[in-house]
Amino acid sequence: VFRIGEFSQIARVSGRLLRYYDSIGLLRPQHIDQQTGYRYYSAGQLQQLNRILALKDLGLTLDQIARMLDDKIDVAEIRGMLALKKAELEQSLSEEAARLRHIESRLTQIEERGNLGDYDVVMKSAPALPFLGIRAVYPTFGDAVATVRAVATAARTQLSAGAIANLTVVAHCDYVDEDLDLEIGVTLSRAVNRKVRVAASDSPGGELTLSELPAIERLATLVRSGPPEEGHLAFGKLGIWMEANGYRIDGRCREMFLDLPFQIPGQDTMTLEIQFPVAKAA
Amino acid sequence: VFRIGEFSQIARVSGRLLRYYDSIGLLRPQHIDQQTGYRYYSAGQLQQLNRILALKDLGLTLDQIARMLDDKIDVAEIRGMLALKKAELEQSLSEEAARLRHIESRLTQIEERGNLGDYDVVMKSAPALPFLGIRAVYPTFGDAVATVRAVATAARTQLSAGAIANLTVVAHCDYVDEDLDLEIGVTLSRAVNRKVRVAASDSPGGELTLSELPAIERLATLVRSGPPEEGHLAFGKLGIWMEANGYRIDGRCREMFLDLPFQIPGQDTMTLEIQFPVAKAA
DNA sequence: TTGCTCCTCACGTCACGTGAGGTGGC
DNA sequence: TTGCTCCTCACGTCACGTGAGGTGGC
Repeated sequence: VFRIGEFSQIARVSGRLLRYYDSIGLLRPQHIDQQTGYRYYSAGQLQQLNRILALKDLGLTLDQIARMLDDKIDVAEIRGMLALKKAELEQSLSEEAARLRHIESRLTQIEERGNLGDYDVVMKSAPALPFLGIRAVYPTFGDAVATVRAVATAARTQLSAGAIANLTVVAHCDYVDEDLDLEIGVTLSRAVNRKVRVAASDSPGGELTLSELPAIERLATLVRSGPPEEGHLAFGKLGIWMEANGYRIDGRCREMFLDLPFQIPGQDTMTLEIQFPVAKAA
Repeated sequence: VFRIGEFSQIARVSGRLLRYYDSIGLLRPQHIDQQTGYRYYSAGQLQQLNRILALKDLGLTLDQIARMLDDKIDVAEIRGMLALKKAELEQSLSEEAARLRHIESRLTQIEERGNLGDYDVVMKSAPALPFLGIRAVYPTFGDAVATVRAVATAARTQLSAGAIANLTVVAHCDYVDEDLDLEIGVTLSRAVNRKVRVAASDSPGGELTLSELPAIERLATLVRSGPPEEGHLAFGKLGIWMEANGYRIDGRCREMFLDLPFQIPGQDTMTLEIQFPVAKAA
């Protein structure tokens, strides 16, 4: 029979750990002196402790271990807990591997460019949102920008400020230079019944119609600010990131303007979030 | 410019997180209303937040992130921090993989035997200890047991109780049935100068000599209790464990008796810890 | 006035490590 | 008597989540 100091030396654990396990009822000493409060452990308890340590080493919590050491537990439940833990481990292993790839791509980026870069790609999910927009094919990039400007103006003048969430452009085509098939409109914080008309001299005008922007689970996003024509830089960055981190594009790109653009005449700098639905590459 | 609620929706993070980052100075809102305490964030701050989230995703702590976002940091230090984190990740990846192997071997064990088993193997390290012992070749297993008994008696009668730590047997041969080359003695909690003599009729007697049991970094250990002749069961268990978990034997085995054995005549049950120095298998 | 959003505490988490301050045993 | 070992609080950890209780703005 050992005092806590000897026992902790034999077992190579701290006395604090033994007192803690006592306090939570995980490993009670064989005997406690009522006078002094001294804890006494038997040689056989080293086996109990070793079982605890072995299970802890598998990554189980002390609660789970206590459950597994309970006399009334049956084997099927033990097997179930281990199988669950195994699944968690496999999950976390693949996440760690992804993290490692991310960090490696950051490191090569630093080697090549000498800094952390201008933009950061972040994975998010997006909920479904009511969307008031208009879809059309725009001959040139400039035509599309003109309509963005017109929609921004229409939304600002014809909708109450509280109703608008964000000006958003949804691509229905790949990234091309002409004949762009786009949906341009605003997401709403709440549904509205007002009809909103867009007037524009040199681009398709008409009426915005209400639909829904679908929810998306896995979105690679990136925020950029600058003039409209610098968009391709950010797209390039996103492409590099996806390749380095094992994703592929899996849906239509969206651009969400965080500032309502073109509010100050002559200044066309804007901040927007580019969103790409992605899936794991094969 | 956004209130915390809108900003948190755009960024897909909780308001609490934003308040927390404000409180630790990691991401201060662009403006705080002195009257109401309301926090206001700019569109550009989404980029700062995204950088933070991207770095957090790499597994860096918020302290490290704050350091990396500091203006006064140079690129070499950033690279150093990432390289360090990369090394940590690789380390933890291999540990998780080991955990996964462990848990798989547990699961197959449950399939085969229907329970968690009798013994648990635990990895430890051992410090160097003063050792008072005698080395000899014993024709049979029984001869060795007789000397263990004699050494136990000699230690109990000729040494003060406080000086003895554990009765220990060190193997200098593989696990064989005859001509066992063993060192039998006691580890000491403090050095002693007394000469200790072993008297035994049917086994090598003589004088115990003082030496040092070397420290060992990686020890696979297992505690068993039972009669001496059941040792091979535990050895078999250890062998299976090592194979399943990717270790090989890397040194001489030791057995440490936790109870001084043979104290009660006729009862030869004992609790001992088997210790195998191991290394990762190739 | 009624919701809605925002605010500031403050506790809880998980498995102990690390003192602080005090007492029994040789 | 002097060390040594043991004891019981109690705070700190890390990055927030989750109420509690109260206030500004439309």
